[in-house]
Amino acid sequence: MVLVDTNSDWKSSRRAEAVRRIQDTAWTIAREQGLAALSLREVARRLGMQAPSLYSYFASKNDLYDAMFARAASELATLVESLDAELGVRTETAIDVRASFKTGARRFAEFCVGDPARFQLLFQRTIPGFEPSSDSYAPAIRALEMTDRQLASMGVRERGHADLWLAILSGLLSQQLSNDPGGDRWLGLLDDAVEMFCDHVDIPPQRRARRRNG
Amino acid sequence: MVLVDTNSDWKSSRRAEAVRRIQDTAWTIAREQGLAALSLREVARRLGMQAPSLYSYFASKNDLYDAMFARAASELATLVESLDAELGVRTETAIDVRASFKTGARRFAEFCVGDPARFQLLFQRTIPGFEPSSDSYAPAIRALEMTDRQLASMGVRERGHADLWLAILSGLLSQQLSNDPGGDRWLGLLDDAVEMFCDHVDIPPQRRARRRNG
DNA sequence: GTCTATAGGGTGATAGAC
DNA sequence: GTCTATCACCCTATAGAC
Repeated sequence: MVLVDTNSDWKSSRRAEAVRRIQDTAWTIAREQGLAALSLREVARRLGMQAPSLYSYFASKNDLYDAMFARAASELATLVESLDAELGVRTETAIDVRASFKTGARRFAEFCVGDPARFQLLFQRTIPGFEPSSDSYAPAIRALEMTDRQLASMGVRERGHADLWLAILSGLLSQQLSNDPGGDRWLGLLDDAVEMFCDHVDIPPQRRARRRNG
Repeated sequence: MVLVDTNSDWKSSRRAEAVRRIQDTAWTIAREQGLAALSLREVARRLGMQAPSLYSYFASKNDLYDAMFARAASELATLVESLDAELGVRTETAIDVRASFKTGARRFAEFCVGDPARFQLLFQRTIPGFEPSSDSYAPAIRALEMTDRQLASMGVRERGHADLWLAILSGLLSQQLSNDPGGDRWLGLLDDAVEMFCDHVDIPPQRRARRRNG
């Protein structure tokens, strides 16, 4: 957790700037060498600092992970928000819900494949001893709730069905990243998965509105 | 990779016994503290040895991971073999294919939930610098091929469909292990997922045989 | 072959000078 | 805030006793 500087503005902004640069460097290393291969000494080295100086900004390595998680979760929330605006499927009269599903799946896939380290930090619990703080987790929860609302507006109202869809999506992406990084063996199944799921939850196939009390 | 002892039988069996005990201890630690938290010193400590002595049995820590992977992959192959025998769905005249799907899914889920560390080692690539050797990977490939054959005998003949099913399954289990360890929020969706998938690939719902050249 | 002893170069973390 | 010095731990490797 980053200590908040209550001093003058330029001072706190200098501090925020330093925090940001540390995080940027940490992400660069994580993407280059793997999330678990991150080391504080390497971060400090690239910034021209000594390792212990980092402890002025982060109380521990796990706190750095926590800040990285917070950023990743915020980026996820931003993605979901932009999808909300883009798809505009707030009402039940949306046209071609399946097309919206496919767009959402594709955007989410790009988000994950575009940064496997971020995917690992957000969706797999693989760093021993690290659990995101509730503060850092909050944007992830917000993103999940927004997604649930989006799914509900698209006709997926049972929690089990929403869970199933997100499991399918994350399963395809996990397989893609683990077994065929850079390829599209599983990415190419996204549209098929949408059709399968929409059939299952009775989302109509065509670009016709679905009446509420039909 | 474990060096093969070509000496007398009891000697090589003593060696094999030591190798086995080291592996057992390593698995215990991995299950207790996480796969990535494994340390050779801790292994040696629990066995009353000095850490360097482990290098008589494993050339490096990654070689120990490799042996652990080999065991996990063999256990997976054993599971798939037992499923093969149990389900007996070798021909196209199998009855109630969906029930076989559900049984297979449940067995696989038990396999994964019963040992999350094994799941992580087998299906998530999260240890920096570790790649299973081709020898250790072989049983995993065998298990995958057997699974493909089983799926084919159950009516799933396109690679994309087999990939999709395994992605669904692994996605549900990954979500279960990451977000609700010990619970059943995603495990409870397995049967529903089977129905969804079987509908999608036109596997008939009832216990009726499907003719080959119908 | 198997062990002990030891060393080199990493790691996260802390104490204290400035 | 930043540094130096230091600690305790880690993996890896080698030398040498038995």
